[in-house]
Amino acid sequence: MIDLKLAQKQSDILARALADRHSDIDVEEFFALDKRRRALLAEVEEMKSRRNAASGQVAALKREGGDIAPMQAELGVLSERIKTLDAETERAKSDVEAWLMRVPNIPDDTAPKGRDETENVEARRWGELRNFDFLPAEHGDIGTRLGGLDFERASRLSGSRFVCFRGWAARLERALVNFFLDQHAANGYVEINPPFIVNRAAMTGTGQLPKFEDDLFALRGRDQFLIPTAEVPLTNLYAGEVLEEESLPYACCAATPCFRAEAGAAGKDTRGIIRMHQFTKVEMVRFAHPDDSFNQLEIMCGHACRLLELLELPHRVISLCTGDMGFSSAKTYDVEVWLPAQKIYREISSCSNCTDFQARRANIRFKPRGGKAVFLHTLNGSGLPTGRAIAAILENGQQKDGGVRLPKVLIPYMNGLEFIEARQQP
RNA sequence: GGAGAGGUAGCGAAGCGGCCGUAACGCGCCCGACUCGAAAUCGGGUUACCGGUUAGUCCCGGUACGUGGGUUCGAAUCCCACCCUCUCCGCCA
Repeated sequence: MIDLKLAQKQSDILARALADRHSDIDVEEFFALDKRRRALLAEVEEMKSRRNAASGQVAALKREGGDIAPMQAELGVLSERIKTLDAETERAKSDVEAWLMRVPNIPDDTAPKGRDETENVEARRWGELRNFDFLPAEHGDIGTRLGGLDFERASRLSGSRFVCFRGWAARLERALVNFFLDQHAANGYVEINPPFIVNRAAMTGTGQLPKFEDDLFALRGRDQFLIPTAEVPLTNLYAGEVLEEESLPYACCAATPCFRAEAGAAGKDTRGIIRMHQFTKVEMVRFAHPDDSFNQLEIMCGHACRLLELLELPHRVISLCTGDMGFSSAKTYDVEVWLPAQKIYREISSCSNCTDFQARRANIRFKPRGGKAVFLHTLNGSGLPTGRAIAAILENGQQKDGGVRLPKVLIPYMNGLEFIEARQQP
């Protein structure tokens, strides 16, 4: 949520931000709603002030044994009017609130301006693209042929967009999780194992709700949801709290399953394991001082890229333009890994600085030395999802004979296994 | 799932229809006195948010006792629902 005061007093900034995002939200609508709210508030507060004063007089009168009946009758009428007006004020207040909740975060000045993904800006590239002397296969085919990926049985079990990892592939996923977590631990992230089911307040805190309820799996009969990313439990872990300034920057990470309904993605990425209803991801979350958060974004994005370097996977970093950024983000880097079969760079990590947008919703603050508590800045980034990492490893490491060479850094995590042999049985 | 207890300032806790929410009392924290300095002691201070106003963190008003409703002229206090915590029982990895 953006700052109410910013909307009131610096509406030019807000209007420009909405224009940059190519949003159709109208700032004029806010002024009308907020004006009405303030007018009603002033009126009802004045009436309450009268009631409070009169109430004291009733108490005094009663103590002295006087007749309070006439005042009672008069105040009864006033109280009725207050009740009505109060309800109306409450509605006006939630109208303003609802408007603010629909507004996306203000993009940072360093985020490139643009309408959609075609206007994103490449920041840097890493790695040599391998020359294949054969036609590289798609990861879904490789994984299926080698017995590691079982789409058929998984869909029989659960439906489309589910996969079952088997044998070496299951082991590879576990290896990646451990490798990622070990790297993060070395970089100072606290490892967390959070709940995978969270309530509505948590989903609202990070911005999934109220706008994107269709994208979530909801539990029947309960106001709880399966997490679409560990960003939700990790960021909301400190909801409502005031942290010490010394504890910033704070960094934590978690490996969790992620559940996404993928509504509106019908027919998109139907081959392979790029877009599943359930996947495993290691997520990085950082809490930062407002003066330091964009620096922290560079650091965190660097951590994501470093993982790909260690996995010997060519990739590039894209700075998302204002029209393509997520709802809660002020600046986002997407890291894209090279998939040689389709000959495209494919998103494997998204690192965002959400500034105080989530902190305000989730009420996460820190106390500067001798000052009042203020909202801190939250950041999150994938580091990394195992499914897309496996896809990249299979496609980039595939051999002419149909086997796959694994990245060196994973060998200890694979119990010494260097190759997945073409004829290997899982 | 059943029974009981509870949720009030940073923490502990009192209040159980108006004289108590700028919230008793204790701890903590801040300032001061004493001291070479410190401890101990003594004195004073210490909630947040919203609206109006302003040069202003001053002032005026409002709101908040887990959350949401209700009763009442008036609710922390009475009633209802829900959430959470603790204890015991049941069940269970």
